[in-house]
Amino acid sequence: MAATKKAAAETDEKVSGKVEKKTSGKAATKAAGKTAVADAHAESRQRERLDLKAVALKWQARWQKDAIFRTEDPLTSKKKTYYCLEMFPYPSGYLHMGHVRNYSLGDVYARFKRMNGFNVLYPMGYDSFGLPAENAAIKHRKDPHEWTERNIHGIKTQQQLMGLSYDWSRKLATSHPDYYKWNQWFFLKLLEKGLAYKRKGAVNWCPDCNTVLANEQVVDGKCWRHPETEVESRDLEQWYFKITQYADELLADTEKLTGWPERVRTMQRNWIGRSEGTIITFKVKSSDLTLETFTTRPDTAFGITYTVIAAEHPAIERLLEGLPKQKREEVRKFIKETKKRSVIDRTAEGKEKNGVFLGRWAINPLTGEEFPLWVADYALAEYGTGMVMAVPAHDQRDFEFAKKYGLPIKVVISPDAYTLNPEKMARAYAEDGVLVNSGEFDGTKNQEAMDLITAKLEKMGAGRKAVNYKLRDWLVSRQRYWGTPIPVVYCGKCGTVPVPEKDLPVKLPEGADFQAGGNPLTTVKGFVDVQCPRCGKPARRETDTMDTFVDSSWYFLRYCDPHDAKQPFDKEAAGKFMPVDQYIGGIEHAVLHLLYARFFTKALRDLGLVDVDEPFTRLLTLGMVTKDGAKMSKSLGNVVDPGAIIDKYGPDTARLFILFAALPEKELEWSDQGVEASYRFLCKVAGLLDDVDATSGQTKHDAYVRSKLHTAIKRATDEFDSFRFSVAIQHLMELANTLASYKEQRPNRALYYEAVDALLLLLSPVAPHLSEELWERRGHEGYASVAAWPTHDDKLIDEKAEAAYQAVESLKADIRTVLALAKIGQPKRITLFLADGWKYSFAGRMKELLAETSDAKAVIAALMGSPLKQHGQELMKLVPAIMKDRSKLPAILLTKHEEQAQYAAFADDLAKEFGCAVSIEDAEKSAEQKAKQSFPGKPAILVA
RNA sequence: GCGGGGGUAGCGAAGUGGUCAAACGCGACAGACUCAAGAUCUGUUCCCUUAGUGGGUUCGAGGGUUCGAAUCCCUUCCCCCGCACCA
Repeated sequence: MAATKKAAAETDEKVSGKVEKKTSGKAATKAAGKTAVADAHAESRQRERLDLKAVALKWQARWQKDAIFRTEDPLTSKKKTYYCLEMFPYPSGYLHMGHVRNYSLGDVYARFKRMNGFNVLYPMGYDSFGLPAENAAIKHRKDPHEWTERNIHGIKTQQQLMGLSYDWSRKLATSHPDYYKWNQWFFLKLLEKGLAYKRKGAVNWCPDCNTVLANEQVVDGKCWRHPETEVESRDLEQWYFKITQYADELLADTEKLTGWPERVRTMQRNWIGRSEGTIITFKVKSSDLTLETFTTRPDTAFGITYTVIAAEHPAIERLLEGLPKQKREEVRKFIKETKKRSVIDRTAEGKEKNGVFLGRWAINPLTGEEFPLWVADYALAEYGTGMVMAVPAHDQRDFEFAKKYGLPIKVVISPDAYTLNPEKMARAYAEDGVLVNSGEFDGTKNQEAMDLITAKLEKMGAGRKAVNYKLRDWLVSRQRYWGTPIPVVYCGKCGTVPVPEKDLPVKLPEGADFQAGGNPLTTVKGFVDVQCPRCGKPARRETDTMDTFVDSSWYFLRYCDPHDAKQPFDKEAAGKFMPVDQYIGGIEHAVLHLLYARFFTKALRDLGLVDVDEPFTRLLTLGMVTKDGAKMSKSLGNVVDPGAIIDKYGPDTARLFILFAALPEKELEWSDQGVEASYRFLCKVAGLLDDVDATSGQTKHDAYVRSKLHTAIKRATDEFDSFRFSVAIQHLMELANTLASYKEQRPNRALYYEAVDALLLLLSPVAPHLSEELWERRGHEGYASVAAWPTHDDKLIDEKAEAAYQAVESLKADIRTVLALAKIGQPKRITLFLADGWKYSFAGRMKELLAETSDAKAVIAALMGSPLKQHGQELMKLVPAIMKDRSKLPAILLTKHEEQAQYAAFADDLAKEFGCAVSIEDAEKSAEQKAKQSFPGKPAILVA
């Protein structure tokens, strides 16, 4: 911090009042040798450059000194609040372009909202627990605390250098005890509510992380942190959060998230994976065991010819009881081999399905038929009941399996057009049809049979309607050190005992042995060995820590009240800010963080801690930053270091380029020329403040410039508001270009500077430092960054003035009128013969007509949505009215058009209206000739 | 297979019924300045024509609706992303 201030002070002097170009030292280089000349040229180029980095440092220091970006207390501020938030970073120690993009976007919006009178909450913090710190600890034998703090400092320094307008007083870091204490507190609350629980089961294990993973953290069977590492399956006792309890609400509320990208909503829906169906209960023959299966196709239940259960199904051992030893071993061998195979191997599409007969039979409650039970690798223990009823005639997977093992195929749904022959079927018939071989349901349409059969099963006590989800409970425990300790103690007598609230936080101990392998926390004796909070006897502390996604599931609430020592956050303060109005981050969190945070918000709501159902109203997912068509990555060597760009061009240039190059959601291709162009634009804006030869009188361009100014304000404001910054910047460029040429034409002084000032403010969110600098040079008090946003006046937007700017007004107006006329008759061409021998020709295009007066627009309005034929007559009357005040035309020539018989009547109208000659000709050439002959030296109009 | 998003001038990228041959930027070309290069400024940049506020053909392809389509509808091709042996 101090270092930044000092640097700013040093540069302050360098900068002040010297933003404009300096002349090159050409003369000095003349006598020098070749290399020296080149050097000198390079140097002079350098000296010509605007030093935008120095400008930035100067203003960053001032902003900080005056704390102008401090959020007002929401309980006393009269302003409306606006909560703008970027996904907080993991402090890996350096900023990459993706960060720069993310923060630039958020900062522009925060600044825009602030200038528009909102009390903006725009905070920054660090998601500072996690494996990289621990790995660094192992590698460098350093404490993860130290590594993390150093990185936070590093990344914060870079963020400040970008000029981001965070309220730094709200900074938080999840690895600080005053933060993670509340993770523990929430854990206890969820435990009380039954929303946190511990159970044993098959879990994903990453051998690289040496810890378990949540389902969401397994991508294509690999660890999300280690894309090379296949996840293993292990049977372990772990802590879970009961996110499935909210599955329905999480799914239903995706409908409310209209401010989210469609694909994120879809991804969440897919992930939750709700499907409606029926659970059917089967009795196992010669046993008192029953088995349940979930199906979405109860209509095919009469066609069951076998079932398969997953290798991990808990009932298998009991099913094997009493079977011949040989059979038992055969099945166990199959199960063992299946479990050994990797997740990928087992779940890849198109894999051949394998199975083994279990030696048992079950009974179809609907038919009384017996069918064999199989164990198969295509049944997933994690989905449904872990058992699939197989109807090979109507399910492709079952069909393939049945064919492979010679199991029977029974058709129960018949297509309308033909009959299925089970012997000859090449594939399953999965479409709709009518039930056959289904007892009392024969002849029923299968869609209708679904409910009927479910009802029958229900009546028999052999089934029920059910909803099934793909979503699993969130596995939150991790066998790692650098995370929030789970606040639980295991006592031989009392069992699992929560740590009392008064003993929170359970702090991460120092002195863990990171070289030992396994969870370093287990090596800290004083941490593990505790007294039972309940009975006082020696007990063992839980050494698992929480998934870092717990940290990020509520940090947006902590920002609302970041220093509260008594509670995670003040409900009233949170109520003022929440939900987050605009959230910005990467698409990679489409299900992970965004789903967890939604769950957490709902759970906290049910704990009475917040009043909102959803945490994020609008979500913006960033596109990637690429270079040479590929994502920037170290391995490809196409990484552009933001620090280097900022050093060379200043933060404003970096921000401008990255905002201008693409719309936020789109991929952004890095371009060095684009950066140069952005820099040039900023220089151009600075140049507007150079000396101007202005007048106090009016100029002929004033109306045009004023109109341009107000158009730019209007459009840019709209575009900023709707997060289309690149388009907003285009409008600023247009305005700057207009002003640059206006400046050369002895502009009206007041108007010129009015426009320049507005431009500076409009530019301020994008290039805040330069705007401040120029704002100051213009002699304004106060900061541009917090000045009021410019407003436009529709009355001053004069498109005609804008259009007339480059034309000879009177002639043009007449020509346009003619065009309007011409349009009515749908001619191909209109030619205007002028008295001086000039001839103008036009295509009859509606755009020209629209360029006409507001009356012409009324004509179009009347025309819209209706066939011309019907309105032709009406239009014939309207158009002359428009022309009423036009200069008298001596003659109008019309050429005949097959489909335009109404020309004759029209011609008469025109003749009366304008008191001029109108003649209708067959062909263009003859018309032209006739015009010259009949009206020598006079203007005429030819409509062809 | 299911679901989502796209295909616009040499490139990036706006434009979702009418001032659209299509903003803005890059690149390219020409001119000014310069001994020259760079930087800067001006103009041009789909094709033809040009004295032009001219003509022609465009917005993946084909068809349709409309007075009018890059924009709406249908068909089709291609690309990207997510999920996927989910019973």
